Amino acid sequence: MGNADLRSLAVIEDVSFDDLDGTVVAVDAHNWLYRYLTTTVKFTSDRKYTTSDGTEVANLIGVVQGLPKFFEHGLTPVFVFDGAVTDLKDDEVEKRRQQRERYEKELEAARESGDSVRASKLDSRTQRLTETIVETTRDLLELLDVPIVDAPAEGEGQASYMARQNDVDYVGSEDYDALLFGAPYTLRQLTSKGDPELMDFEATLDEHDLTWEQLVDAAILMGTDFNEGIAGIGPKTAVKELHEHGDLYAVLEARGDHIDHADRIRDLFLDPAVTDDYEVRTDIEPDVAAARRFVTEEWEVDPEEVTRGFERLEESVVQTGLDRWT
DNA sequence: CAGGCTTA
DNA sequence: TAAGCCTGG
Repeated sequence: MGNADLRSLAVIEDVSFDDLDGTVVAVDAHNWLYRYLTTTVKFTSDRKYTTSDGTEVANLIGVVQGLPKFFEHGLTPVFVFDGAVTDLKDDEVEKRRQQRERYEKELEAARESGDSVRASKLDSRTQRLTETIVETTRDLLELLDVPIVDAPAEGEGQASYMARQNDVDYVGSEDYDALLFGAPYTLRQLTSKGDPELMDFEATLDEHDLTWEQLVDAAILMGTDFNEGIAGIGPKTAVKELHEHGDLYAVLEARGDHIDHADRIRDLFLDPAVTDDYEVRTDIEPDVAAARRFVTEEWEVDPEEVTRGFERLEESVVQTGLDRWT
């Protein structure tokens, strides 16, 4: 289960938001939303974002609080949504479901015993993207005139494709998978306080003297979302073995190991299902008033929670508008 | 999820 | 060097 393993291979540099002015980022929408649901919003009480019929729409606060960050720095987002889930992911999905059930049981126990710290910690681990959360996010983004792209499969793959085509400057995601999808530059930590991190694809290949295929092969050896990985192989060993044997199949043969669907997993990263049916716009003209009504009236979010966010949106959009004439 | 610490 | 466990955010 080595996503952290991939980080240790990745070449990551610090960047300043100031350097991103005038650029476009294809954001992995699910990843971005998840981030908000598990961090920012967990410090806010349920009451402020639960409708009278009990539907949770914490995502709306996340969107309102998260978008200004892009506009204030002259960075135009395009939100890329996941399409179909690969059946290869079934095992992983099932594992996560079981783990979630465990957390939910613990959560209940923590609440009963009045351990609120423990409860909020566990709560963040049981978050999931419901249909309502995805749909209301899309509606809100539309009101705010933020471009949306529908990926045929993985959003990360689609976003990376758009970056490889030079239609956007960056992929925005916390996942390291963008590297496997060949995204030239990935921005991480777009949701957190300080400056983001920049993950550099070519520099990563150079650093370890690997081809793109070999990097994907190394990831498969260490384990990805789609396979377990070989016991005893971490970043160092994976790279060494690939230098020695050339590719995944030769490594597996030399060790007498086997990975199910290795060829499909490879293709999934090297040649993912993508679409050219997307539009990248930088002339964003949000209807802030309509967005505010949508969030606070239609979905009954406590207005206090989004006042500042909407203010920042209004201000930053006026600014980018002016920028175009200077 | 990341980072640190421990053990094999 | 890898992996498991744990904690803080």
